Amino acid sequence: MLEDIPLFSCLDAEVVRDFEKVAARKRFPKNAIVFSRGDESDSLYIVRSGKVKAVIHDEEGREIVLAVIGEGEYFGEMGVLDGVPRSATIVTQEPTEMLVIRRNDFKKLLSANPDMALNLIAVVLQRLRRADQKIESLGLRYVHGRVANLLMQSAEPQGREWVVKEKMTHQEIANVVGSSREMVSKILAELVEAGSISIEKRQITIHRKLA
Amino acid sequence: MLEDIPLFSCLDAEVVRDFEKVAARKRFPKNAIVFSRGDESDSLYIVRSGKVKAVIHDEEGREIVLAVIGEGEYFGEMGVLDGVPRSATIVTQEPTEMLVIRRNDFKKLLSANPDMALNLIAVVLQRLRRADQKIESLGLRYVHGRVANLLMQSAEPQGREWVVKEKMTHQEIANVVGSSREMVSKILAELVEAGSISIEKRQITIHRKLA
DNA sequence: CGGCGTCTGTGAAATACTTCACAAAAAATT
DNA sequence: AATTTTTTGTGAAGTATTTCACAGACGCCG
Repeated sequence: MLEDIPLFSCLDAEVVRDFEKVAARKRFPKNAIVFSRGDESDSLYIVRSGKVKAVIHDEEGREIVLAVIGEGEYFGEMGVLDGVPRSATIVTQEPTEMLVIRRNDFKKLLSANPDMALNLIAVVLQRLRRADQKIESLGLRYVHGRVANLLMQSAEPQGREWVVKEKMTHQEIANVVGSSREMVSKILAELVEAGSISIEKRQITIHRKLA
Repeated sequence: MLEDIPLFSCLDAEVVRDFEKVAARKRFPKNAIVFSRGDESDSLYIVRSGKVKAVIHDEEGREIVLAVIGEGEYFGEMGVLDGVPRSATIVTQEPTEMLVIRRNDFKKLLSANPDMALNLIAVVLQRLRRADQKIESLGLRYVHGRVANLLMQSAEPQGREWVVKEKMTHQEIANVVGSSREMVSKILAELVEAGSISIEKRQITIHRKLA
């Protein structure tokens, strides 16, 4: 569900200016709640700098991370389009600056630019693909495979290896794959031991294709 | 990811006729493969009668069910819209009759009916919501919670109770929640024991809200 | 009705995972 | 650099889950 298709790539400069005209700039400190599950959906957010995560909580209050949203990506479009309340809580992982566009303004722009609808379909489809990938990964019985999958999915090719740009703590990984911090520690240690990956200053390099 | 928004609800009768004109009717027996992961995406399918499942396989060849698609629902629209190869394999769960529309015909219809694009967004958004729900459910650490969630998600209200219309074998449930058949048997037995649900001829009734 | 194949229930042993506890390492702050 | 905070590594004990094995129930078809 990480997003990287620029939402407005198909728009000409004039429209982009319209866009910035109606958008508000907002800053949040680290660990701030942008909105909570169940809130009314009235705005779309674009991350200008920083990083946020979409989370929910399990019955014991443990955090489950649905997605991490970084610079240039955006979130909150679902509710804005279909009016359903927020289904996840958004928390900043670091100080974050965002553009906020209110529902009505967005809809106005949308109807003024018919092309934008087609673009939106592509954007939402991409999200859906990521979500399906994630379901695929979470369907695996063993944490080992889920961690391997997560690493591959968040890695970018670099020569004949892959590098995970996103630096994550073991706890964060655990929250994504639905496991415990210690288990993740042990699995990563195993992977290093086996020579499959190496870790330097929390930067993971994958030497051979995992999973 | 089960789908229930009619794709063409916004279209007038004339368009629907156009639609049927270009669609082919196809029948498949039980357990037939409609298409496989990795295949080229060139058609959209609408289920007229019967039921199919979207599956992938884990490293040990075990089946992971991503979604079940029933009467009136459709699948394959993602690849048709963005041209990416099939990401899952589709297998019939019973004898199934479908309408098949080729990519070009569909795109022609789409550009002839601007409203349809907006409708498509709504459809894809709904799928995305379901996918997110599923991710939420799979993120749970214990199978017990995942089964409970699945039951609630596939149940429909009936008075002050809920009924799971979809009849599933324990093996099918296990493939969806990423667990073993025996574990599911034991959990269902517990839920019955606790008076939370009752099962009659594979039809599950939920007496009190689970999870 | 009888028989056959599929589905379910259940116990026991093996394995995967969580939780707890605490020490060491690394990163951030002063 | 010193201090504080956060993150990591690792064993041991307990819990959750898988796997295996097999018996019985159920559903379907002749």
